[in-house]
Amino acid sequence: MITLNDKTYTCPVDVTLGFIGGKWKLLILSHLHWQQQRSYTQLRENLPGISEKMLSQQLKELERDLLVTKSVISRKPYRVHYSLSEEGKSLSPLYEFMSGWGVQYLKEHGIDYVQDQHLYK
Amino acid sequence: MITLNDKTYTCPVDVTLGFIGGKWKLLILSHLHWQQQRSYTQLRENLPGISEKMLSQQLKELERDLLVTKSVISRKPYRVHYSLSEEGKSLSPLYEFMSGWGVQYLKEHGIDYVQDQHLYK
DNA sequence: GCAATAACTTACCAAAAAGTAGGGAACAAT
DNA sequence: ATTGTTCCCTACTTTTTGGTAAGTTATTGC
Repeated sequence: MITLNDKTYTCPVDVTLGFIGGKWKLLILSHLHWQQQRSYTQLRENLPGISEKMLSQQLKELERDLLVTKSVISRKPYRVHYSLSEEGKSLSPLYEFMSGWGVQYLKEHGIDYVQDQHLYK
Repeated sequence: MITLNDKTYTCPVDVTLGFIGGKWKLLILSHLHWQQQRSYTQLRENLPGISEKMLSQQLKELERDLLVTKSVISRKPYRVHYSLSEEGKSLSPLYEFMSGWGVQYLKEHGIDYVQDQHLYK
């Protein structure tokens, strides 16, 4: 058993899972991987079905875990953008592989998927 | 949106997640990746904390999704073993990467992890 | 001044995932 | 005959996760 931040993990895969587990984290991360940096609103619009609560909660956790960086790009009209940190970028092979595997799966099962059809703006 | 088996997915990453999401699936798959094939009991002993319910439930889903193959190796004393199917093996880069990333993370944070310390038999 | 927009937060509720505890068939070993 | 082992299944409960809806602050544009 591995202990880290008061939680126990069974193996290194489990440790990694601790950072990216759950319904939304990998989707947010991979979205940032393809789109570089996005505002809160852009993220919400491009993650169909996510609620504001989930988005801010997950972003907060990703920030805490240093996978995502939040930059305040303007103070007077308060505007931010989110992007992958170096740590977040170190998971890039994962985003690439999981996307590729998904695309391949869809192809092999005759479901047509147009690149970026999930981007709404 | 992508529709597949009555569920909807937001992007290819989400599709992949549909197969390996949850607390146990990646742990089971990566265990099978490193150990080739295991009996039900061996799996249970090497996935600390898993309940029998979870193990059989997840194995069943992995079988249904064709990521894992169950072979009856003996009928008279009923013995089986589980192993990765070709489809399951096609996810190998994932097991390798996630394990490597976890090990690296632990190393960088001064937590010592001995290779295979999670194997109990 | 008033509606609109960005970037959130909060309280509350529902659903899904996981855990607990037990049972049970089939054989093997003593 | 009794105990142990493998390989599960089922009902029930708890925990975790996620969803809904509303509210908040600040600012821009008309």
